[in-house]
Amino acid sequence: MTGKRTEVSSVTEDYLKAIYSLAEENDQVIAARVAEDIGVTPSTMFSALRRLEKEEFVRVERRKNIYLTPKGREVAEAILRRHFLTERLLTDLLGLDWVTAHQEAHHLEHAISPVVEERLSAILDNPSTCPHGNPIPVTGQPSPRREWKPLNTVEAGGQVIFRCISETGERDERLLSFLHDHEVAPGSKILVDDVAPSLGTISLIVGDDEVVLGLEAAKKIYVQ
Amino acid sequence: MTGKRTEVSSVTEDYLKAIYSLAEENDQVIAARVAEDIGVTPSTMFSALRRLEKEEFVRVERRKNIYLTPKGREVAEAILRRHFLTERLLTDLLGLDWVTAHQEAHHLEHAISPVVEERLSAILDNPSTCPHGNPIPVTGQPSPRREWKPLNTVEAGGQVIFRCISETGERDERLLSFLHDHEVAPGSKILVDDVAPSLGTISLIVGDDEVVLGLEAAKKIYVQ
DNA sequence: AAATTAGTTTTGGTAAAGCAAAATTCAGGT
DNA sequence: ACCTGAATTTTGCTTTACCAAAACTAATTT
Repeated sequence: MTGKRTEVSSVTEDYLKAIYSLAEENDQVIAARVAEDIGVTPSTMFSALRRLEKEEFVRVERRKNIYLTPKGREVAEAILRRHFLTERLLTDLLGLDWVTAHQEAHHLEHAISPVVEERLSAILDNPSTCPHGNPIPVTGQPSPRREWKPLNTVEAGGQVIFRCISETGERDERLLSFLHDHEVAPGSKILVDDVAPSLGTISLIVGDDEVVLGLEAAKKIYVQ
Repeated sequence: MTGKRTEVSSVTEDYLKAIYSLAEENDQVIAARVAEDIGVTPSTMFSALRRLEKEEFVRVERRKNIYLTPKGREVAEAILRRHFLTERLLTDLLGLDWVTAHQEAHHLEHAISPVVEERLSAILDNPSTCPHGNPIPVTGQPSPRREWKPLNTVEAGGQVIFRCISETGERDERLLSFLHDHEVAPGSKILVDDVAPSLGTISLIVGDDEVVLGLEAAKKIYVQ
């Protein structure tokens, strides 16, 4: 089912994961975005892309949009699933916090084999989300696609429930720490107090706290 | 205390670990042994050795013996500690068996950071051995050096207790599976029934089973 | 002492990842 | 239509990590 054991390098996994995550939030993915996400120079990105293309993980359109092939998507989902399960291991079993768990999972995920993944999932009682609320992709296709919307699209006065920080949002360590400090977690009730597009900020009331976020950051937070 | 963060590659960790483990069982370590242990060709071993020497992890004597420097030993002990803790995670928390745990730990150990190592050790109640009985090296120097002896040195009629399979023994998957199948584990009572140096075998009685091992394999089993 | 065998070095490749700096192409804005 | 800034591509070079095959060295046997 899961296809050939082509032995994918951890670097390749990172590129595919980044492309997958970016595609979930933007309707077109270009090399420059992926490069800055991963933190490599344009030239490195370029040769990486050529490798990925040659091995049929991605296809690059003339309009330079990047798409995952089914093979590429399979790898991306697998590594994402391992990433989320690893985060759960780190928070639920080892007692690490949100922020650290994300960072550590980034290294550990590449060393999780199918066997360990299976045990991990079982022992954690087959969790459906990561600690940051992201749905864990299931081996089949039907992704529990979000009826959730980005926080930046909510109007002032809106009362919503925090669902998750997207994967790309997780990469922003300051945002993650900020939310952690203000005890915003999946399930938290949020009242949108004020939206100031000119300032590029959004003010929220969470519990007793008044919290001000940039709209860019708010885009990475999904609510319902 | 733990020194500089020189960012050691996982390959380097493997070389140092192998050298460390071989040194525990043989009184001289030469490149050819390490190479066959890790599974690389002589030329690869040679250039690796030059790298390790340049970075002061090892020293190579004119008699071509390889020694770890204090810096090298530190890295080796750290990776071994992580290896053993990871094995415990896999057996105790995730319920994997001896054999699989060893294989999987080989990949995971390189991705364990000091933070995770610490949490892991705490959650596992600071175990002093790996599932195969090997003492986990403690950060300080005083290694709980074995009063244990290799099984091949025990005479016929000897009644001993199984303590551990050495790290190099763990790498022999067939030996590990064999012991697993015969329910030989740390603490098992072993009666040495017969030693046949000419045949190169040693016969044991474990529980109800009669077990025959090669003397080479027996050398990797430590008893008391 | 010569021959065999086991180790070590040298030589000459390869592929994956990465970088910098320059060249080129593309997409908008006025 | 032109210019600018963003993106892509090319060129050239680095390090790590591996391999094969040949050359050399040391250690043992006969």
